Amino acid sequence: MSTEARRDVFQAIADPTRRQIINLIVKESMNLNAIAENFNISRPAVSQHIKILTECGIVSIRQEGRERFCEPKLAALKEVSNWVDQYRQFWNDRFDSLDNYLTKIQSDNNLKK
Amino acid sequence: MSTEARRDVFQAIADPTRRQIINLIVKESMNLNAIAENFNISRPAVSQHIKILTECGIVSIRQEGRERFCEPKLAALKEVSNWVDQYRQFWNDRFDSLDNYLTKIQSDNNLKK
DNA sequence: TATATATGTAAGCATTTGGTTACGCAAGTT
DNA sequence: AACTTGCGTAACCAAATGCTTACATATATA
Repeated sequence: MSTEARRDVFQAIADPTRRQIINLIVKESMNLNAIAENFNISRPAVSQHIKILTECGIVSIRQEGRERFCEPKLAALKEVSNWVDQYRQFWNDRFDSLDNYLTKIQSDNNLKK
Repeated sequence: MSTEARRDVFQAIADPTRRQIINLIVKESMNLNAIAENFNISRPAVSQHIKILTECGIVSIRQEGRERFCEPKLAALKEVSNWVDQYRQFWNDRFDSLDNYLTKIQSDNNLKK
Protein backbone atom coordinates (compact mmCIF):
# COMPACT_ATOMS: atom_id res chain seq x y z
CA MET A 1 0.00 0.00 0.00
CA SER A 2 2.82 2.39 0.91
CA THR A 3 2.43 6.14 0.61
CA GLU A 4 0.24 7.31 -2.23
CA ALA A 5 -0.68 6.91 -5.84
CA ARG A 6 -3.49 7.83 -8.13
CA ARG A 7 -6.44 6.03 -6.66
CA ASP A 8 -8.85 4.36 -8.98
CA VAL A 9 -12.07 2.52 -8.20
CA PHE A 10 -11.12 -0.45 -10.38
CA GLN A 11 -7.84 -0.78 -8.59
CA ALA A 12 -9.49 -0.35 -5.21
CA ILE A 13 -11.87 -3.25 -5.72
CA ALA A 14 -9.16 -5.43 -7.20
CA ASP A 15 -8.05 -6.41 -3.73
CA PRO A 16 -10.16 -9.17 -2.15
CA THR A 17 -9.67 -7.82 1.36
CA ARG A 18 -11.05 -4.47 0.29
CA ARG A 19 -14.05 -6.13 -1.31
CA GLN A 20 -14.64 -7.96 1.95
CA ILE A 21 -14.42 -4.71 3.88
CA ILE A 22 -17.08 -3.21 1.63
CA ASN A 23 -19.24 -6.24 2.20
CA LEU A 24 -18.83 -5.91 5.94
CA ILE A 25 -19.69 -2.27 6.34
CA VAL A 26 -22.60 -2.35 3.93
CA LYS A 27 -24.46 -4.42 6.48
CA GLU A 28 -23.51 -2.23 9.38
CA SER A 29 -21.36 0.82 9.88
CA MET A 30 -18.28 -0.27 11.79
CA ASN A 31 -15.33 1.37 13.41
CA LEU A 32 -11.86 0.40 12.37
CA ASN A 33 -11.09 -2.06 15.15
CA ALA A 34 -14.34 -3.88 14.57
CA ILE A 35 -13.45 -4.24 10.90
CA ALA A 36 -9.95 -5.41 11.69
CA GLU A 37 -11.30 -8.18 13.92
CA ASN A 38 -12.66 -9.85 10.83
CA PHE A 39 -9.28 -10.28 9.21
CA ASN A 40 -6.02 -11.97 9.96
CA ILE A 41 -4.00 -8.94 9.02
CA SER A 42 -2.89 -6.26 11.43
CA ARG A 43 -4.97 -3.27 12.40
CA PRO A 44 -2.69 -0.81 10.54
CA ALA A 45 -3.02 -2.91 7.39
CA VAL A 46 -6.78 -2.55 7.59
CA SER A 47 -6.35 1.14 8.25
CA GLN A 48 -4.40 1.46 5.02
CA HIS A 49 -7.05 -0.40 3.07
CA ILE A 50 -9.67 1.94 4.48
CA LYS A 51 -7.54 4.86 3.44
CA ILE A 52 -7.50 3.64 -0.15
CA LEU A 53 -11.24 3.06 -0.12
CA THR A 54 -11.72 6.54 1.27
CA GLU A 55 -9.47 8.14 -1.29
CA CYS A 56 -11.45 6.76 -4.18
CA GLY A 57 -14.78 7.62 -2.61
CA ILE A 58 -16.07 4.17 -1.74
CA VAL A 59 -15.94 4.75 2.00
CA SER A 60 -16.56 7.78 4.16
CA ILE A 61 -15.56 8.26 7.77
CA ARG A 62 -17.83 9.50 10.50
CA GLN A 63 -15.90 10.50 13.57
CA GLU A 64 -17.58 9.77 16.88
CA GLY A 65 -15.42 10.52 19.86
CA ARG A 66 -12.24 8.60 19.43
CA GLU A 67 -13.89 6.12 17.11
CA ARG A 68 -14.12 6.46 13.37
CA PHE A 69 -17.01 4.69 11.76
CA CYS A 70 -16.69 3.54 8.19
CA GLU A 71 -19.67 3.88 5.92
CA PRO A 72 -19.89 2.76 2.33
CA LYS A 73 -20.62 5.29 -0.39
CA LEU A 74 -21.55 2.79 -3.00
CA ALA A 75 -22.41 5.33 -5.64
CA ALA A 76 -18.70 5.30 -6.31
CA LEU A 77 -19.22 1.85 -7.75
CA LYS A 78 -21.33 3.34 -10.48
CA GLU A 79 -18.24 3.72 -12.57
CA VAL A 80 -17.65 -0.02 -12.42
CA SER A 81 -21.30 -0.76 -13.04
CA ASN A 82 -21.40 1.47 -16.08
CA TRP A 83 -18.27 -0.05 -17.46
CA VAL A 84 -19.43 -3.60 -17.13
CA ASP A 85 -22.94 -2.78 -18.32
CA GLN A 86 -21.71 -1.78 -21.73
CA TYR A 87 -20.71 -5.40 -22.26
CA ARG A 88 -23.78 -6.98 -20.74
CA GLN A 89 -25.37 -7.60 -24.15
CA PHE A 90 -22.48 -9.84 -25.04
CA TRP A 91 -23.40 -12.48 -22.54
CA ASN A 92 -27.15 -11.96 -22.47
CA ASP A 93 -28.00 -12.47 -26.10
CA ARG A 94 -29.22 -15.65 -27.64
CA PHE A 95 -25.86 -16.46 -29.14
CA ASP A 96 -24.45 -16.99 -25.70
CA SER A 97 -25.73 -20.54 -25.47
CA LEU A 98 -24.25 -21.39 -28.82
CA ASP A 99 -20.89 -20.21 -27.58
CA ASN A 100 -20.25 -18.52 -30.87
CA TYR A 101 -21.75 -15.12 -30.25
CA LEU A 102 -18.36 -13.58 -30.73
CA THR A 103 -18.14 -14.85 -34.24
CA LYS A 104 -21.56 -13.35 -34.80
CA ILE A 105 -20.46 -10.00 -33.48
CA GLN A 106 -17.45 -10.21 -35.68
CA SER A 107 -19.50 -10.79 -38.80
CA ASP A 108 -21.81 -7.95 -37.77
CA ASN A 109 -18.84 -5.66 -37.62
CA ASN A 110 -17.72 -6.79 -41.01
CA LEU A 111 -21.12 -5.99 -42.46
CA LYS A 112 -20.96 -2.46 -41.18
CA LYS A 113 -17.76 -1.74 -43.02
CA MET B 1 3.08 -8.74 -15.16
CA SER B 2 6.06 -11.05 -14.77
CA THR B 3 5.63 -14.81 -14.65
CA GLU B 4 2.50 -16.01 -12.97
CA ALA B 5 0.16 -15.50 -10.10
CA ARG B 6 -3.38 -16.30 -9.19
CA ARG B 7 -5.39 -14.64 -11.89
CA ASP B 8 -8.55 -12.94 -10.93
CA VAL B 9 -11.06 -11.04 -13.06
CA PHE B 10 -11.12 -8.09 -10.68
CA GLN B 11 -7.39 -7.81 -10.83
CA ALA B 12 -7.38 -8.23 -14.59
CA ILE B 13 -9.68 -5.28 -15.18
CA ALA B 14 -7.87 -3.14 -12.64
CA ASP B 15 -5.31 -2.22 -15.27
CA PRO B 16 -6.46 0.55 -17.61
CA THR B 17 -4.49 -0.83 -20.55
CA ARG B 18 -6.27 -4.15 -20.22
CA ARG B 19 -9.63 -2.41 -20.11
CA GLN B 20 -8.69 -0.60 -23.29
CA ILE B 21 -7.70 -3.87 -24.93
CA ILE B 22 -11.10 -5.31 -24.09
CA ASN B 23 -12.74 -2.25 -25.55
CA LEU B 24 -10.72 -2.62 -28.73
CA ILE B 25 -11.38 -6.25 -29.47
CA VAL B 26 -15.06 -6.12 -28.61
CA LYS B 27 -15.56 -4.04 -31.71
CA GLU B 28 -13.49 -6.26 -33.89
CA SER B 29 -11.39 -9.35 -33.40
CA MET B 30 -7.76 -8.33 -33.75
CA ASN B 31 -4.41 -10.00 -33.87
CA LEU B 32 -1.73 -9.07 -31.42
CA ASN B 33 0.21 -6.64 -33.57
CA ALA B 34 -2.92 -4.78 -34.49
CA ILE B 35 -3.74 -4.40 -30.81
CA ALA B 36 -0.23 -3.28 -29.98
CA GLU B 37 -0.40 -0.51 -32.56
CA ASN B 38 -2.95 1.20 -30.38
CA PHE B 39 -0.63 1.58 -27.44
CA ASN B 40 2.66 3.22 -26.67
CA ILE B 41 4.00 0.17 -24.94
CA SER B 42 6.02 -2.55 -26.61
CA ARG B 43 4.53 -5.51 -28.39
CA PRO B 44 5.69 -8.00 -25.73
CA ALA B 45 4.05 -5.86 -23.06
CA VAL B 46 0.75 -6.16 -24.89
CA SER B 47 1.37 -9.86 -25.31
CA GLN B 48 1.67 -10.19 -21.55
CA HIS B 49 -1.52 -8.28 -20.96
CA ILE B 50 -3.29 -10.59 -23.38
CA LYS B 51 -1.91 -13.53 -21.50
CA ILE B 52 -3.43 -12.28 -18.27
CA LEU B 53 -6.76 -11.65 -19.95
CA THR B 54 -6.64 -15.14 -21.41
CA GLU B 55 -5.77 -16.74 -18.11
CA CYS B 56 -8.79 -15.32 -16.40
CA GLY B 57 -11.11 -16.14 -19.26
CA ILE B 58 -11.82 -12.68 -20.63
CA VAL B 59 -10.07 -13.29 -23.92
CA SER B 60 -9.72 -16.33 -26.14
CA ILE B 61 -7.25 -16.85 -28.93
CA ARG B 62 -8.10 -18.07 -32.39
CA GLN B 63 -5.05 -19.13 -34.28
CA GLU B 64 -5.05 -18.41 -37.98
CA GLY B 65 -1.83 -19.22 -39.68
CA ARG B 66 0.88 -17.34 -37.91
CA GLU B 67 -1.57 -14.83 -36.55
CA ARG B 68 -3.44 -15.12 -33.30
CA PHE B 69 -6.71 -13.29 -33.16
CA CYS B 70 -7.98 -12.11 -29.82
CA GLU B 71 -11.67 -12.42 -29.11
CA PRO B 72 -13.43 -11.27 -25.99
CA LYS B 73 -15.33 -13.74 -23.87
CA LEU B 74 -17.26 -11.21 -21.92
CA ALA B 75 -19.26 -13.72 -19.94
CA ALA B 76 -16.21 -13.74 -17.68
CA LEU B 77 -17.26 -10.26 -16.62
CA LYS B 78 -20.40 -11.71 -15.12
CA GLU B 79 -18.55 -12.13 -11.88
CA VAL B 80 -17.89 -8.40 -11.75
CA SER B 81 -21.41 -7.61 -12.82
CA ASN B 82 -22.89 -9.82 -10.14
CA TRP B 83 -20.66 -8.35 -7.51
CA VAL B 84 -21.49 -4.77 -8.31
CA ASP B 85 -25.19 -5.55 -8.79
CA GLN B 86 -25.61 -6.58 -5.20
CA TYR B 87 -24.87 -2.98 -4.27
CA ARG B 88 -26.94 -1.36 -6.96
CA GLN B 89 -29.85 -0.73 -4.62
CA PHE B 90 -27.65 1.48 -2.52
CA TRP B 91 -27.32 4.11 -5.15
CA ASN B 92 -30.66 3.65 -6.89
CA ASP B 93 -33.02 4.15 -3.99
CA ARG B 94 -34.76 7.36 -3.11
CA PHE B 95 -32.38 8.16 -0.29
CA ASP B 96 -29.61 8.63 -2.76
CA SER B 97 -30.61 12.20 -3.51
CA LEU B 98 -30.75 13.02 0.15
CA ASP B 99 -27.22 11.75 0.51
CA ASN B 100 -28.12 10.03 3.74
CA TYR B 101 -29.24 6.67 2.49
CA LEU B 102 -26.42 5.08 4.40
CA THR B 103 -27.76 6.38 7.65
CA LYS B 104 -31.08 4.89 6.64
CA ILE B 105 -29.50 1.52 5.95
CA GLN B 106 -27.77 1.74 9.26
CA SER B 107 -30.99 2.35 11.15
CA ASP B 108 -32.63 -0.50 9.23
CA ASN B 109 -29.92 -2.80 10.42
CA ASN B 110 -30.41 -1.63 13.96
CA LEU B 111 -34.11 -2.38 13.75
CA LYS B 112 -33.48 -5.93 12.67
CA LYS B 113 -31.41 -6.68 15.73
C1' DT C 1 16.04 -22.51 -49.27
C1' DA C 2 16.55 -17.98 -47.43
C1' DT C 3 13.91 -14.25 -45.62
C1' DA C 4 10.24 -11.84 -43.52
C1' DT C 5 6.38 -11.81 -40.34
C1' DA C 6 3.77 -12.82 -36.08
C1' DT C 7 4.29 -14.07 -31.86
C1' DG C 8 5.84 -16.17 -27.17
C1' DT C 9 9.04 -16.00 -23.47
C1' DA C 10 13.02 -15.25 -20.49
C1' DA C 11 15.80 -12.03 -17.90
C1' DG C 12 16.34 -7.82 -15.82
C1' DC C 13 14.65 -3.61 -13.66
C1' DA C 14 12.06 0.24 -11.36
C1' DT C 15 7.88 0.91 -9.08
C1' DT C 16 3.86 -0.41 -6.66
C1' DT C 17 1.55 -3.17 -3.40
C1' DG C 18 0.38 -5.21 0.88
C1' DG C 19 2.08 -6.42 4.88
C1' DT C 20 4.73 -5.71 9.39
C1' DT C 21 6.42 -3.30 13.80
C1' DA C 22 7.15 0.88 16.31
C1' DC C 23 5.63 5.03 17.56
C1' DG C 24 2.64 9.18 18.40
C1' DC C 25 -1.52 11.43 19.64
C1' DA C 26 -6.28 12.55 20.74
C1' DA C 27 -10.23 11.16 23.32
C1' DG C 28 -12.24 8.75 27.14
C1' DT C 29 -11.65 6.56 31.90
C1' DT C 30 -9.93 5.98 36.67
C1' DA D 1 -2.94 13.46 36.54
C1' DA D 2 -2.12 8.86 34.98
C1' DC D 3 -3.85 5.20 32.13
C1' DT D 4 -6.44 3.01 28.41
C1' DT D 5 -8.45 2.91 23.96
C1' DG D 6 -8.80 3.86 19.00
C1' DC D 7 -6.49 5.17 15.45
C1' DG D 8 -2.96 7.31 11.90
C1' DT D 9 1.52 7.14 10.07
C1' DA D 10 6.37 6.33 9.30
C1' DA D 11 9.93 3.07 8.17
C1' DC D 12 10.96 -1.07 6.42
C1' DC D 13 10.41 -5.32 3.66
C1' DA D 14 9.16 -9.12 0.37
C1' DA D 15 6.50 -9.99 -3.45
C1' DA D 16 3.93 -8.61 -7.38
C1' DT D 17 3.39 -5.62 -11.38
C1' DG D 18 4.38 -3.55 -15.74
C1' DC D 19 7.71 -2.57 -18.66
C1' DT D 20 11.95 -3.26 -21.48
C1' DT D 21 15.36 -5.75 -24.60
C1' DA D 22 17.01 -9.99 -26.44
C1' DC D 23 16.16 -14.13 -28.25
C1' DA D 24 13.50 -18.34 -29.94
C1' DT D 25 10.03 -20.44 -32.87
C1' DA D 26 6.51 -21.20 -36.23
C1' DT D 27 4.38 -19.79 -40.41
C1' DA D 28 4.21 -17.50 -44.78
C1' DT D 29 6.66 -15.68 -48.96
C1' DA D 30 10.27 -14.77 -52.47
